Amino acid sequence: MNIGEAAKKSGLTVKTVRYYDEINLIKPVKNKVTNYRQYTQAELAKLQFIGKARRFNFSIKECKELLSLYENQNRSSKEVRDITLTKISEIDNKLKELKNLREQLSHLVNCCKGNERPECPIIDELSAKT
Amino acid sequence: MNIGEAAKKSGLTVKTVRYYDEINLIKPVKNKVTNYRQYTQAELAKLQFIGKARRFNFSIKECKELLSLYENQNRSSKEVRDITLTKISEIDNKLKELKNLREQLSHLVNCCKGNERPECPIIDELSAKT
DNA sequence: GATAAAGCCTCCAGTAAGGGTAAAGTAAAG
DNA sequence: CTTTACTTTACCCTTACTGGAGGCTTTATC
Repeated sequence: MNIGEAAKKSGLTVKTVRYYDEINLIKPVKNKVTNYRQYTQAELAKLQFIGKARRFNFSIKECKELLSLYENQNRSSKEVRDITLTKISEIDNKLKELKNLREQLSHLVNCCKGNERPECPIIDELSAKT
Repeated sequence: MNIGEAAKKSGLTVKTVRYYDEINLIKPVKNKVTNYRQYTQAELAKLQFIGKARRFNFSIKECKELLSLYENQNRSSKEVRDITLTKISEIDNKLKELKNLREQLSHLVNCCKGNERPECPIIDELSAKT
């Protein structure tokens, strides 16, 4: 299939798929006459795989690792598990900080409601030593 | 305080703090003699605030909006409230997304026991059609 | 068969949000 | 007084794309 169809079916943009070719992540053969990229079903599967991994915040480099594991059935899956566990703990940290920020903004809403006064206690609080 | 201390206390790098000056996000005064950046407690507080927001993918542009909440003394309460409430709902969406991501990864890692099996459910799931 | 629109190509530029390193000025400690 | 730590500007490098220009190819319409 052409790049447009491959992009559509993998949920990526044409630009992105072309970029993955450029960086040697997924290189399709090219029609000698038209110079169009021709994607096989296997390549589409990999694009989908990468797409999903990217949405999971795996970097391109990590995607390459995952992809090589995906392609080589003889390798242990422990590496994949380790990468994933690391990602999960990163996510936990992000969750904590996100909740923290939400609280700060909530507080801001509460202290700023109602009147026209420019004073907002949150400034003093943020300025204070935490 | 100097940039090093401000960076340390805000959990940012010196480079990043300098970059925030460069893009007019947080501009400290500079010592006329040494040309060193001098950060106040209030500026440190803003750096910490931005650090938090940046860590879960609020863009610099969004950070500017957040900062303006408590920087602009002439804002009306209602305006502040509306912007803040919007941000909070965005945060809630991000929380949901992150929790969802965590669950997916967690589920996958639980299926993959970390043994030496070549078959890896994480990879199978990643490559599955969505 | 002409034409127009859509899809594809390459090349060049640019984005966010910094990171790396150099060369040089400044400050604090021994 | 020298060494070490910190700071400055300046410049290029990075990741993972995104957009545009200009030019073929394919398909749909008249």
